[in-house]
Amino acid sequence: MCLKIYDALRADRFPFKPVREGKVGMYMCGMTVQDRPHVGHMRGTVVGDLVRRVMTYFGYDVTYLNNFTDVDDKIIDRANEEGADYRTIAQRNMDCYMSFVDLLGNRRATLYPKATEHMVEIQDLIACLVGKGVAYPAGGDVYFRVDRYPDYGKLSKRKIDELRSGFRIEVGDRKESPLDFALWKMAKEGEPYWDSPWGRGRPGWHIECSAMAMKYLGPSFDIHGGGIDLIFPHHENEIAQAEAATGQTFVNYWIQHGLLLLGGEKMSKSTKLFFLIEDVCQVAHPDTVRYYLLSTHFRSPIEFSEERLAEAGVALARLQSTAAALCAAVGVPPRLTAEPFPPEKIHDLEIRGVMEKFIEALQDDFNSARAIGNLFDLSRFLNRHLALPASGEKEATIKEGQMVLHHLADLVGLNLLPLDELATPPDVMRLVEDRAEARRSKDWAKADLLRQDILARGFLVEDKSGKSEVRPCR
RNA sequence: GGCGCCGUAGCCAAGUGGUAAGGCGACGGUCUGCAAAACCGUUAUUCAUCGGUUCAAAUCCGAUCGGCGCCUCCA
Repeated sequence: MCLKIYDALRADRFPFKPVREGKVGMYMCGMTVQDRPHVGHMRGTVVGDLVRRVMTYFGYDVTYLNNFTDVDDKIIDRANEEGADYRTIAQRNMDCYMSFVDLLGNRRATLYPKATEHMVEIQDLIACLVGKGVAYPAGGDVYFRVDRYPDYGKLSKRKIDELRSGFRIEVGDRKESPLDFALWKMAKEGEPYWDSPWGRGRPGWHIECSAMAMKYLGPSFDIHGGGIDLIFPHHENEIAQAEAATGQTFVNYWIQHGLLLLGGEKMSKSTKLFFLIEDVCQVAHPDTVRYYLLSTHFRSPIEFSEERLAEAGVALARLQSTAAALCAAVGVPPRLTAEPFPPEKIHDLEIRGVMEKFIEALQDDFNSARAIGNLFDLSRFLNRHLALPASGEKEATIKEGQMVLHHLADLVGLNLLPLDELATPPDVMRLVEDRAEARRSKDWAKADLLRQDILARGFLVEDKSGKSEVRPCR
């Protein structure tokens, strides 16, 4: 079986064929940094990371870009509200975003290009479009002439004529046609600006993505992602800008991810219906948030709720608990190597079966939900083995299973080893010791009271054969 | 109105032609001083509804009902 990806433009699944043998160029539309990231933004991040990890696993040399739009009307508005420089706002939010990229277990992208650092490329692209007559300056602005690009609407499945009927001509608009969109916007008094052949101004919203993607990935590259709400107009306009300039196919696979919903409605900044990722991470461990985001196929919408999040936490804990038991039995697993190993090398057929199914799921349009389901089968299999009487064979199977479990979890960026486990505080340790003493003297009432105390401090005592174990409860 | 997506168990969620993964919850059992964790078992004769195609449909086609997204703020 080969890697198949659903391409929104062709509206079907196709075997993946890279533009350049052995290499993958991918671009994920990041956020406009007028505010701190919410869960929806992080879904894009996690999806991008998933795709990148899977492509890397299959041996591709991946160049992965996740951009920041760091100058736009909303950022400027925000800066004015706060009486701060727009750069201060942008930087603050970018820093915040990056801290959650790390916290949620994402590998860093190859590059996080910013619009403000690519004014040359942006202006070159605009100049090219103006030169071809596909764009025109108008009173300090520059617009894309949609009528001159016949393929307009091919991604969002819209017809230019139908679009036109739905548009109103705004008063004072400098556009020739209401469908035309801005490539360059003239700076108003007090706004940040860059000098350009068309006067002082800043880029329109869509142009920076076309310019930056093409700068680093070439005129034609493999994968472009973003929220499904970006299909129109953002991605549609990106295609128009890029293809009108180069005459080449801009992107081969368009992968838009589903949105987070809140009470059945889109989580969005404009409606004030959203949860900041920093708030979510207050009520759920970042590992849980990642698990939650990966446990639904990336193209489906996800209803966000604390209940769902809590369920995800319990499910993940099941996997972590197996990982911990494995550690206790055969020690910490060997460090993961970058070199993937083929399932054929796995001796135990059941473990091998899990691995094959897991990988198959990821090959099938990055189906992390289906892949993760297999982890529970492996978990049950290993828990069962753990209870078996000691033998060389048992140990070998367990070690193999442990390696596979961590290997597969890592493939989707899930860490099952609580390496940063909180040290149990001294006061809790004292209670645990008191309780052990009470249990030795069979004072069960006292032991149960102490367990309550310990629980009240956020720790769970479990009596295993011989000794009691403490762990923080999540 | 146009375009696109979706409707699977109490809840969440895979499955896009070969006879319903997985998780949460619930119930029963094993283990335990009791718990917890773990393990074993039960929990959808059926996939919004109605028709059609097919040897075979949750999967394909049509209609209906319901939900969501986009139609220049959007991840």
